[in-house]
Amino acid sequence: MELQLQIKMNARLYLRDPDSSQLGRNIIKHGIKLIHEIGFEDFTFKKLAAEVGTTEASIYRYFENKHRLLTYVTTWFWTWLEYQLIFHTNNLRDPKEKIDIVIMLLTFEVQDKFTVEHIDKSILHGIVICEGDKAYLTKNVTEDNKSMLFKPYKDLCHRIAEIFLEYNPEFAFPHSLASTLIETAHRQMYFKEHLPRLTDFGNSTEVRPLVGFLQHLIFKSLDD
Amino acid sequence: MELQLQIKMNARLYLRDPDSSQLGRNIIKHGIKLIHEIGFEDFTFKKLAAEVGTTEASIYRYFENKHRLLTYVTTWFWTWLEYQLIFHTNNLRDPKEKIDIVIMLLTFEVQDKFTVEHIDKSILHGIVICEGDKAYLTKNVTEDNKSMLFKPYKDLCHRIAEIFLEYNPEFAFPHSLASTLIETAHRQMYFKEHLPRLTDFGNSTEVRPLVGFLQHLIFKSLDD
DNA sequence: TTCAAATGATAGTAATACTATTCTATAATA
DNA sequence: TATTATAGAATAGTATTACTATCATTTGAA
Repeated sequence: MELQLQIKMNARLYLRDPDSSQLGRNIIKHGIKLIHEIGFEDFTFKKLAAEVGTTEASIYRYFENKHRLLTYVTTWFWTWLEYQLIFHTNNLRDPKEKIDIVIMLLTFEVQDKFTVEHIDKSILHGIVICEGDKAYLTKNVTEDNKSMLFKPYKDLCHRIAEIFLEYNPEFAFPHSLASTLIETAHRQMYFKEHLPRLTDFGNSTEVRPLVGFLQHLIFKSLDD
Repeated sequence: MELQLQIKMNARLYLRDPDSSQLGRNIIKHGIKLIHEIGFEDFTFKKLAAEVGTTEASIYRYFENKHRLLTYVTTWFWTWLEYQLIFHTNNLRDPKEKIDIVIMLLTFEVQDKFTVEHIDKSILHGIVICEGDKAYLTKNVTEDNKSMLFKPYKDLCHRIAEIFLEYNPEFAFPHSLASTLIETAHRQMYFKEHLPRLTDFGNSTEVRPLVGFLQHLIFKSLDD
């Protein structure tokens, strides 16, 4: 089973809705691809225009600048991840099982139930790991936050926090543990790939040890 | 008591050793100040030259580019933190106490024992929190890592990992837990300040709740 | 004193990060 | 069908960034 999915994004993320035209969808599609290939620092709208087969000026009609495009795609990812979480925990009672689902989702070990033709989610996941933090690690955080640009991230975090509270209603740090889980999952994957001495996962391609570490971290913390 | 401190840095971090001249030390001093004020994205060598009262070209004689300068100052910070850790745990037997010291150091709750006249460590700490990850979140990680630019970070991580093993010799993820602790301490401080809904610390200026969270996280994880 | 190295002063280039204008195709509407 | 609004293409242009190069001047070590 596959569900067609269209995610409605905060209008402040763009000047013109990229989901409303073929060009817009191409900008997203090739944008994700190009950021992944050359990294966010070397990524420019001029290079993207060449990939898409359009002009720089046309891309600027969709996004104010490349940072907004990055925020758009990472935010899209968080929204999609929350959908996945809702879907996969829908019929579950046991909060332990739900937490396991969260960890599997964050380590990308779950079969995707939603299809979006122009977005390659596994490449997007790579971007979130390598570049995602740059969306909020800027001098514009406060302003962007006021424009609700990070709401999907916070919503996801809050949903995970609520699952933690289901598991242990006395737990004092549900949101911090949730944001720590999300960040740690991604950072440890990055370290495993690029700075493996900062982990204990060797250089196998297995994600199993990471899953083990995250489960240990979360359940030990919650089991008061 | 205060100890004069001079940290010898990896020569690949610079073109000319900034510690060897007044101009070099000024570049570091005002560089830290300026990155903190305007953020790494808006920071340029031209602006820095104006602050220092020198020319762009002179700064380029010390550092290849602004990213190298960022790596220099963050790496300096990791080295300094490891010195602090060695100093403050020197006479301790109990690994639990050592871990508490690690957490206090990461949350900047420890009196500094080393003096470096041209480096404001509390501003530098701010940079490490906001911009530090950008030093390794680039397409050059692998190459920079081969040049040993991240060795001080890894050394610190390894030292913390060894303390964890003292505390619990059976523990399976000492390095991952150490890197998670370092990253989490900084990220939660950032969230507390800019995206407080991702934490449970309210908006007080207290670091106490963060210390509590980190202690909980680490000791629960280590107490098998 | 001399001589090498560090710095200053100045200039210049290619790329980046945009903005503006004009034209054309096309899709909606009257 | 004619009208008109809009998206996008084509082109040009500007200020800033991220450098590199050259040459003159200062200064500190031998």
